[in-house]
Amino acid sequence: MSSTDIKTVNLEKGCPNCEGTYYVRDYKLSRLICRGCGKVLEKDIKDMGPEWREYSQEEKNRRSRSGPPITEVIHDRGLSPTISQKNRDAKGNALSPDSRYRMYRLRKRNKSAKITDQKDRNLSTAFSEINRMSSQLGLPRSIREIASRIYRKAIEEDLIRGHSIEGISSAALYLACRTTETPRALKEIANVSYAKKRKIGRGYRYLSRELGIDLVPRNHIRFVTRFGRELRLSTDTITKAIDLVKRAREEKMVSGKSPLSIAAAVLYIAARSNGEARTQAEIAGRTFITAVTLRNRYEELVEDLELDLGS
DNA sequence: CGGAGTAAAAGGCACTT
DNA sequence: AAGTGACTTTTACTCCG
Repeated sequence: MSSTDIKTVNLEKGCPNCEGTYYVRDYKLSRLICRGCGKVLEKDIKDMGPEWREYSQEEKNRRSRSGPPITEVIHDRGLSPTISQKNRDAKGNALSPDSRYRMYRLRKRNKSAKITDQKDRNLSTAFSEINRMSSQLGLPRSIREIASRIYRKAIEEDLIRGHSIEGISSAALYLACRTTETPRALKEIANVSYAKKRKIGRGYRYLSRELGIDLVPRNHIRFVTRFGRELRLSTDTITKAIDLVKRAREEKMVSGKSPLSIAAAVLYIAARSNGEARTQAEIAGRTFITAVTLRNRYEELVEDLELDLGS
């Protein structure tokens, strides 16, 4: 599936199902899909206005032949040419010792031109870290690019001084998840980062403050759908869990509580009352919280929403 | 083992000095 | 920038069926 078939877009109005605002346009199937809950929101998106058009085959070819895509992920945006390490000419023949030496000089010069100063070195380290962590977490390219953009901006604003590259790149990655409403726990990032969770936590707040990046409150429902799927719960159970979240929100029971623990609690209740019970340890592990917190949250919900678990 | 509960420590947040 | 206080979460442990 090529990148022109799938595009992540941010629309003004939220998804009626989960309230998310980020959607995926799948041009191959001509559908608009909510990224939060997977609901198909529009069937025939070819009618969706001028921001999208179908490229002719010719245009597609031209675009794909014009070199590597310009991305944020490579520190020089992929524009500087590289010189092959192999001592071969274009036909694959070995080079004479004379031209070998010339190639050596050329490589050396190209290299030093590529990474000119500390700033670029810093950027390429950070970007490779962002890439590494994203791969381990299975985060899409779009998020890596947003994270890289945030990091680049942080360097330009001179915010890195006194902070570790590790901490800030992890923080940028977490921020990218937050701004795209991708449900990830800070702990997950910390698990694949060389930086400590606490540093990442401080780092992302620091960046959002200094760069003026708005932190919208996390949507519990996104976590419910994600964890629900990972726990292999039926769609019916997940829907029940989402209803519980909505009720809890109406009763003002969620503010100040981690969306992770709310998600864990409603999933536990819904699963149990639907005969798909999961153990507290299983849910707690999946949702990156402890069983104690899960108990506290779910008991509170059962009490305040007057639920009956029937056992 | 799964669930319930507890005390103490740690962490995050709003607010002040 | 450090301090305070109310609050949530974690840690570590015990007890029960």
